[in-house]
Amino acid sequence: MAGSFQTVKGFRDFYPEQMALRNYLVDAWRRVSIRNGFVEYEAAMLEYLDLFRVKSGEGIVSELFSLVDRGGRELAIAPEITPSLARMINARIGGLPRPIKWFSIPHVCRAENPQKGRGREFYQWNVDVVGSDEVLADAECIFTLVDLLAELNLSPADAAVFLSSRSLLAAALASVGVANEKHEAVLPVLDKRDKVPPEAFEEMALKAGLEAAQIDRLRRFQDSTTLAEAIGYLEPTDAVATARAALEEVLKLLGAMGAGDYVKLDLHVVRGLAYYTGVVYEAFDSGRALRALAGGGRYDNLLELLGGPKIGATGFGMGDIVLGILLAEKGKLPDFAERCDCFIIDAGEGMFDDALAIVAELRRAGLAAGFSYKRQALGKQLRAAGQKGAAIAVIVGQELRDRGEVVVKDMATGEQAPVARAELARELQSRPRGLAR
RNA sequence: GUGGCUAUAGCUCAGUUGGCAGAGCAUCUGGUUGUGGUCCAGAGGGUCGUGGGUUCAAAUCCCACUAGCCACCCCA
Repeated sequence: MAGSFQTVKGFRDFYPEQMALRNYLVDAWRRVSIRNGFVEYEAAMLEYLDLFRVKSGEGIVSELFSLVDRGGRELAIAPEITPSLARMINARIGGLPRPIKWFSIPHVCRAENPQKGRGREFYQWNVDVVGSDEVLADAECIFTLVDLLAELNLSPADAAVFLSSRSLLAAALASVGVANEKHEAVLPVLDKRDKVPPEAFEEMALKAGLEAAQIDRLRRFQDSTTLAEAIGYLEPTDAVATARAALEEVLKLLGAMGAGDYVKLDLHVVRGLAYYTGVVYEAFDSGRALRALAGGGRYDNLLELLGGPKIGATGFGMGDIVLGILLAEKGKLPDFAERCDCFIIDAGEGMFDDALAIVAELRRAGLAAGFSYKRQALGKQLRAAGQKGAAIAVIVGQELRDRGEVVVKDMATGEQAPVARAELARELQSRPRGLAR
């Protein structure tokens, strides 16, 4: 590596080719959000450290970048947008029509150790519905996530959303006799169910206070592939019935929206975060080779926790890093070559001023028109046009002087024909633009 | 934050028991004035991640640091 400076650990530079990928993802996120009825917001990137302490506990402080400013304020670069979203909505809760459907694409920072699919900085698409307790809101968020997968040409065989429910997990624990105060210790163990060997799971579960019979039932419950089978391992309590109905309703709604192929029940999904209260889900690549593509769920207590009213909310986040890796590995990325609709070539002494005038005119007409900085042979300029990926070359030569015409050459087919100078812009606008390749 | 592996040209990588820094691709220049994308010729480009140490001599051996990958922790 030349030079003394490297990028800071976990941070990325975006050279034009990486920038093209990022814009491709961000454009898709924004496009899908808008057509699903979400409006965009952006929160301040620096927040009071206490905002994250209140939401996530003191332990969060070591996981984020914080600083003390010259006024002695404890600040943090936002590691996620949800607390800021709650802050912004709480501030205007009285005046916002509900449901509040907002999305954002913040650049967030987390002080974690980097590895594949995880840096210390990333862009995270966030989609949330606030102010609705209905599972319809959960279903609409999940549909939006599925819509994005499809928008990026990821089929159900490439990636899918795995659906679970915190309320069902809580009801399940209660129904097999796990006391409420043990839930906080047990949930992380269930989260590990398919991530550790069976013996390790057993050991962790015993340590969390479960009995052997409970572990066995919960294991079967989690491993169930249908909701009916899962419920069969539980006692028929009201809480179980209510949670089951909610989850069934979400699946039914997604089926009605044609997203059923992308959504699968998976009771191994728990989510680490304590604040989830209802439906939870994660999106993964089909091979499960990568980290989660997205994760989310219902969080009905967060706004109240941050000083607002008790108001229901649900949503998810999706980072740019894992998504970019998956699309690249699946060969689902388009060619990010720069756009060059046409390339203007001066052929002959003294024609450059005319060529430049044409470049300027075509650019004003909205075409991406290129030209060579060097006055060189026609062949060299054609090669430059080819390297730029120009669909069309315009040759400005003697026929302009003789008959007021230029030669328009299709770079893909090699066909060329004279076009009147005055008709050139209109002629090129009528042709397909972009790459000739 | 902890541990393991790794770091040579813009990219992918060779470089033997320590003995003159290399290839392919990419880039640039030329092949003399109107036809490209697969042609020829030439050139530039590296304090071998950074800083120390051992040695007559270090890309090569040793130490520390930095960064990347992997496994933990965590996963908002």
